[in-house]
Amino acid sequence: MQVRLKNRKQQIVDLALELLQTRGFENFSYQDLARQLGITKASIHHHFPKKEDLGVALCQAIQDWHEREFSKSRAFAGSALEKLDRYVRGTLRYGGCEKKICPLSSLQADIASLPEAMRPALKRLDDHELEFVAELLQQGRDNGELSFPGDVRAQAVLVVLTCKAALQYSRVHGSEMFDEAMAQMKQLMVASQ
Amino acid sequence: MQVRLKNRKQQIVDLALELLQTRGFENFSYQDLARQLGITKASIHHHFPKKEDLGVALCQAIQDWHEREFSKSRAFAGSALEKLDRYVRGTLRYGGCEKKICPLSSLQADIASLPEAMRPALKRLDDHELEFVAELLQQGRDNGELSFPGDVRAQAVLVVLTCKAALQYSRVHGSEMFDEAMAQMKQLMVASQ
DNA sequence: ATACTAACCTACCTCAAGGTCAGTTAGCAA
DNA sequence: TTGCTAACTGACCTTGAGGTAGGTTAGTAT
Repeated sequence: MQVRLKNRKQQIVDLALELLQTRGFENFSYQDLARQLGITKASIHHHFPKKEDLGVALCQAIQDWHEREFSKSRAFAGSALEKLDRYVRGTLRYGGCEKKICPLSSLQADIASLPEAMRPALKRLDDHELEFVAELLQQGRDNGELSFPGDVRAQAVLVVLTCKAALQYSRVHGSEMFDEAMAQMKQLMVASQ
Repeated sequence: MQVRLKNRKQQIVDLALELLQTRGFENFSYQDLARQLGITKASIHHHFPKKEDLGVALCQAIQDWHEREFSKSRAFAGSALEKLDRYVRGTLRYGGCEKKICPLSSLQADIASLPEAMRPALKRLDDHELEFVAELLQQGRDNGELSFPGDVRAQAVLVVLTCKAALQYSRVHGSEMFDEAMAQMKQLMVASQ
């Protein structure tokens, strides 16, 4: 008995995003999606003719999500440190599941086999995220919460890299590693200079 | 005309390592190896019956390489900062090619689809590397070259994470990002406290 | 010269991937 | 009710993946 949904597209993207975070873009198939949604492979091809199309939709979904999260954070009345914490816990840690990494990291790892259309999108998303974190750090340094040497942008790179890699590592070594890394990074940004 | 080599096994491992760093374990095939070596797929199966066997051999090769590099570094008469630089440039940057990432990062990214036998090996390798970097940092802090707050181990985690993620990012954003991140990390470890 | 071993090949198998196509079926607007 | 559109299905295709079986050929030890 077939059930028609008008939000199937969204459903597919949501599931695909999860599989992207746990297995990587090249390591989940239309069959996987179809099975878990209880529909046919061909039905997914109806919504996303090529896998590349699904990939582009995934990038769009990530961007929407970034924009939502970032503007929520900007609206949030709190210190820069609190905002940074929210970024780390909420934006990067995702569902809290140990098995998921940042979708952008996942795409980066597969970059060599990725459809052409997804690469510029990936770069844009990375830059967008970096810009946001740089903004937070600038705020924090301006009002004295944070102190670190050098360029704000360079420090933002460091923070983002740490978050991403920490997620990857914690999948293998347990979540304590994530906490350890983030705590140390925070200490460096408060104690330095 | 077939040419027999007794070091074919090593040749295969070398090439596989390169493909691991550029494309990931699940994204290169026996066919790829065979083509580039000018032999048959079946011939590779002769040396490594299952891909899992090749994977285990890869882990072993990485370990051998670590041991070589680390003991070279320990023997090297220089400051801790110089040793750290050598680690960053030599041990992590590999062939200097922008397209290669750390093989351990690559394996981590594919962890969900990785053959069972490779996972404990991967964890061991990560730990081994962390231990080595912690040793360097301890030295540096002891003799006053470095100063950073908190636990040495935690700082080692931070350094390693930064290196790995910087390599991944620089594949998408260019090698300046790698340099930027490493410079900032160095600044933090010299300036802090 | 003989016999053994290991490197290698051709030819094949199975399976799952991405993808296509020609329908069927449900919902909705005129 | 008619007719259009969009969701969905089953049946199929091609390609390339990992893997196997059996044979050939080169090198080596006796």
